[in-house]
Amino acid sequence: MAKPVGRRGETRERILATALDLFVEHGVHGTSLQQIADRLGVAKATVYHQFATKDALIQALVQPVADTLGELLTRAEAAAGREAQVEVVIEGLVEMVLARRQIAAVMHGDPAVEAAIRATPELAVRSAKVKDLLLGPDPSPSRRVALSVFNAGLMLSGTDPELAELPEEILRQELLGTARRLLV
Amino acid sequence: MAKPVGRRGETRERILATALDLFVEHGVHGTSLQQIADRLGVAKATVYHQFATKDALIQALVQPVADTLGELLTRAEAAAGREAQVEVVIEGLVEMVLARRQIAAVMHGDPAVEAAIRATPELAVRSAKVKDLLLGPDPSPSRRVALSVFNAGLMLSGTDPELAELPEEILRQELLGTARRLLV
DNA sequence: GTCTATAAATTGATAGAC
DNA sequence: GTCTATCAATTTATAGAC
Repeated sequence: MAKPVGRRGETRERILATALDLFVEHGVHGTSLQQIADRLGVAKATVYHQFATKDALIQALVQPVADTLGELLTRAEAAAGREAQVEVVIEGLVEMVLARRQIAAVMHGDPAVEAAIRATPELAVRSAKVKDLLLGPDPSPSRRVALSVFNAGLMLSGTDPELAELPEEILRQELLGTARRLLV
Repeated sequence: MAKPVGRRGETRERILATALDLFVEHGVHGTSLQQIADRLGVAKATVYHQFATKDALIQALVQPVADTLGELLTRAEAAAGREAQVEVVIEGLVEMVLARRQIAAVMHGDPAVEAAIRATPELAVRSAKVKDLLLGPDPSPSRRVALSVFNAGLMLSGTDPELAELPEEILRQELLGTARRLLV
């Protein structure tokens, strides 16, 4: 414990943040590790020192979402009655998108990230559980479509330039309102 | 007019269809012209014989959407009153997504296609007009958010595996219903 | 931990034979 | 109109000096 920990993982975090910016702009396949290194002002080998492969970098990006979904499901399962559970999930998802707008966007839109998710059973399973919980037992076509539209819309709304100027609190309330109009 | 026209542009159409399949699966940047040629069983140079560049191929894919939006706007502008105009646009968009599910999906989710759209003023302008028409004059934050969610959700719903088994007519009615719940 | 240099494969794109 | 062969550039990834 002799070393100062103030900078522990600082480079790692900067790489993740820069990579995420570029992934949102150009997609994962459209972003090379060279571009990430260039924007950060380091050598490509420095990026590889922190992440063994490009896939490992993507995995590191989606990990927090897996954690968040895990906590969310724990809270939902503790809630009494399906109505309360749905409410917990909706609020948790909106909160997650607000806190991690860019990750949410690439997670839903980028085929490379979707492949990484399929390769992360933890995340894939939790996503499926969240969807099933919102879908409910024996869902009607109406609810299936509403959930599909809401899910995609929610995940991408956080990075929609049209909404960039809205204060976070307004966006939160309106996303919750939209969710309830569609899912409650 | 001596030549039979039965096969006119047949190869071209097959290339476009195969490319679109792959773009949906792996994204545009994640799909090489070699992969397209391989799946089609032709040489890469054959693809280049039909499309000078990868960009030209993308342009050819989004062109029908630009046409559809053009017709849509003409019909909307002919409608009397804003309410009727909104109705025309909603119905037209739903119809477009149903008819061109894959194109709609890559158009909204893929950064490479979005770049191509920005480079096609015709399409960019029409998309903006459609959005503005749905947004209406002096839109509230509530409507901004609802439109953002609906727009992303609609464009991606056509390729959502969760909805793959729904008959087209059911999907049409439910998408229209979702649109009206959010935008009317 | 960061760098330079490099390897091996793949990319978009072109030339030219048939 | 389709092919083989090839190009220059770029990709992911590694080796090894400092």
